[in-house]
Amino acid sequence: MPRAFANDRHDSVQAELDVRARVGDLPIDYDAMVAMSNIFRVATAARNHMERTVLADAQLSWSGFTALFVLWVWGAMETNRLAHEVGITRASLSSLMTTLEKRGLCTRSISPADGRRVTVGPTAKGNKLMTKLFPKFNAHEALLTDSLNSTARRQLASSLRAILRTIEDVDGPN
Amino acid sequence: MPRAFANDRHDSVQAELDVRARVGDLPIDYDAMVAMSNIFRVATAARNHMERTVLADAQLSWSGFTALFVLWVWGAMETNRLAHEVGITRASLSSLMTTLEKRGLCTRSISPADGRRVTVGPTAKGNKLMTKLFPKFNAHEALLTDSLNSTARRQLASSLRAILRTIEDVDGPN
DNA sequence: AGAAATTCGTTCGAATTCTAACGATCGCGA
DNA sequence: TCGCGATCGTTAGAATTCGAACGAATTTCT
Repeated sequence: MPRAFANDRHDSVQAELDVRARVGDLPIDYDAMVAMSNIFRVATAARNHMERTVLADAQLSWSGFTALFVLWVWGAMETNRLAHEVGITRASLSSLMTTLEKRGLCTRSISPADGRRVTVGPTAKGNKLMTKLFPKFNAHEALLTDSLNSTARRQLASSLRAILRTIEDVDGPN
Repeated sequence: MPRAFANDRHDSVQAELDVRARVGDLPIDYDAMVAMSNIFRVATAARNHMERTVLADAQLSWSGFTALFVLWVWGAMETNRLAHEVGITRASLSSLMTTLEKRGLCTRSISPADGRRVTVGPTAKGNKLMTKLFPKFNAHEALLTDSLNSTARRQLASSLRAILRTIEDVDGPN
């Protein structure tokens, strides 16, 4: 067994014991706690890392990068769907779009079929930026997952997808 | 093989193909991409879920809850370490502490040994709030990881810990 | 057909977070 | 001992995000 795994178990068990000492008799699901809190910790640390190493140079916020990436890969779509993909509210996307539009990275256009709907699309400049930026971003993704072999990475992704499906089930189509 | 896993593979492969179509000849690590992007997606969705279902009632921001939880479990500590645990900058923690202090949930005290350092601790009220709030939070953690068995949850946590160690290695003691 | 309810994107004000800069304090070397 | 650089928490200003409320457009119900 690699040393890393031993340390790993030590950290998790220690945290669990510390929480147990605090919680007392209340019923707590410790496996769920450790799994979820590690998701939050990794996501926060990785996002901070990406913002400082890759996104700062391009003057892009995290949401700005995410939105541009989604539009780059899947093309134009309605704001409602884009907001869901990015993980922000419609209100936040509205001001984000204003910012990106000012920089000439994407465009807004009202749907002919439904006057309430707005379709958002990337500009050539936006797509060009992502073509340059995403390989850098991905290089850091590879760096951060360096300690995991290919099987472990796929297993990780699979478990996360299962959680994601549960969340979207629970929260519904909102 | 459960149906969920088939869907899972379909989604991942589809996303990979879509990105491949965009990226062209550039060398991209797709396993790393899928693993990391799923971490970000799950963390964002789960955080939004927690903020709306558990934290909104308690009038606590995500960082406020995290800080209070850390102080609840591990007790008083210096602001520098707490900021690192929460994943925000010292400046952000400073204003967060002002907010929590106003609500009587934690306290600040200057270290006698070093006049620059400030130690932050939870109040009885802060600890009481967490004693009531964390079981609710954990119930939702259990709900969201419901589709994973105990082994999968531990394996997930272990892989995430490995990534976390790499990030802290790469980013250094900053 | 026409009124009522719903849905859409946007605006507004508040809260949170960041970077940069600041004064205060400490540790170290001349 | 006395500066000098380093480090600490805080402050100031800008950017991002959210919930609530709004007008416009569409759908639903009678």
